[in-house]
Amino acid sequence: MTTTTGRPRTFDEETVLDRAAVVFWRHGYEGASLSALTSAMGINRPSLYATFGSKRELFRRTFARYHDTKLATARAALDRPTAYAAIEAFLRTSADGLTAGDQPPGCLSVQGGLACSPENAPVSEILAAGRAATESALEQRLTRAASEGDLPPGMDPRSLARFVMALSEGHAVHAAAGATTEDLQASVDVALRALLTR
Amino acid sequence: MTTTTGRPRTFDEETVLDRAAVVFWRHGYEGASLSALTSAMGINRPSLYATFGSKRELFRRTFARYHDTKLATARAALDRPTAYAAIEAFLRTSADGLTAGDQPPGCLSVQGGLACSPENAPVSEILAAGRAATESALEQRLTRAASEGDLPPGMDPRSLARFVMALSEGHAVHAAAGATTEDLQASVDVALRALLTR
DNA sequence: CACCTTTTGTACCGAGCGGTAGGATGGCCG
DNA sequence: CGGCCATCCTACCGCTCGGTACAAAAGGTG
Repeated sequence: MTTTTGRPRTFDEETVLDRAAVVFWRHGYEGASLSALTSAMGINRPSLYATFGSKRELFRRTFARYHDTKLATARAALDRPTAYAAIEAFLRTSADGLTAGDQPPGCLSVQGGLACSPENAPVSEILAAGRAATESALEQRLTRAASEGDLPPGMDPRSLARFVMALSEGHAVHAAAGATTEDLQASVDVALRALLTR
Repeated sequence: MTTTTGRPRTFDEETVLDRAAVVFWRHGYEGASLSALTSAMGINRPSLYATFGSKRELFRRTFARYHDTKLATARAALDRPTAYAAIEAFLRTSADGLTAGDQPPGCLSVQGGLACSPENAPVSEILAAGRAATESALEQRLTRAASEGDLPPGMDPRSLARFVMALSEGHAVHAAAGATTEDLQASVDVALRALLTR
């Protein structure tokens, strides 16, 4: 894929994807115009199309990278030894990420486009699939915990995973509207009580 | 405001607002084109502009009506005698409303437009203000509960209100992606454990 | 240094957007 | 029944959208 002849590129693909992420993140898929994207990415339109093919494909690539990098720390939280520790780490690192000062507030998976015009429905589906993958990872971890006797009796791993994921998505909505880290962590405190019930 | 002379209107304002709500709800503010709106509302463009002034103002009116009618049952849940009953009713009726078959899945307050292009930022603010009002009503109810000794010791009413609201918003995100009532109610089951902790 | 290949920049395309002008329409009132 | 006047409808406005044609530019290769 990397050619040796011809005029060399003046930009790095992953760098411009990260810059595109900021625009999609802040304005959503439909709210992110090509002018805003190319301006933020520092490349011009034909370069964008030669490299990524279309706005939709650019978004797919952008979101894939976001999912693999920015969301990795939240997924890493699942490696904690107990279910409680895993959930706490998941919710706390998520809350921090949603309000990190060096990036837009909220989460690209949620802000990217919950609702789209009919012709952009695939965009919503891409995002929903990403969220579902995270929830599925949570569920797997909690199913293991259940088999290890590491969950309160009567607690369904699937429902618990959905609960944790839903709360995190709700925090994303709050963060987009200006909630602070402390606001979200206080909500996490309340949530964690659910796991202490015997 | 209601004139007696001239050709009478062939539509009812509230009826067409309800029809507009469906379009905004399903496609978001920016994804809802005027063609889709007028077609669903059963009126034509100049009638829309003569009545509502602009797309933005139409949305404001639509959302106000949605907030006053559809969200009223959730707010009514707060009248229950205990904090636990109020929260349970709030979350359960919300979950039902998010997945009611006779309307689009999810919640207009969330799907309407979390992220917009810069010139439509006011739309996001309208929605955020609506959600904040609901959270504030929750907080007031829970503050009363705290003063009545009706909350577990050490439970902060404000944090609890934020937790409940965030969970409900997360359920809206899930519903938009196709979650069923049962899916959401199972998540509510988990959440309610948080309130039983002593 | 001339060639080949790929990228870059400018300038443009048709389509759809939100919004509007102006004449045809049709119930009320004198 | 004739004039009034707000509403309805067709057709259109300027603008921005996502996407592209084409030629100038810039490295590697003989």
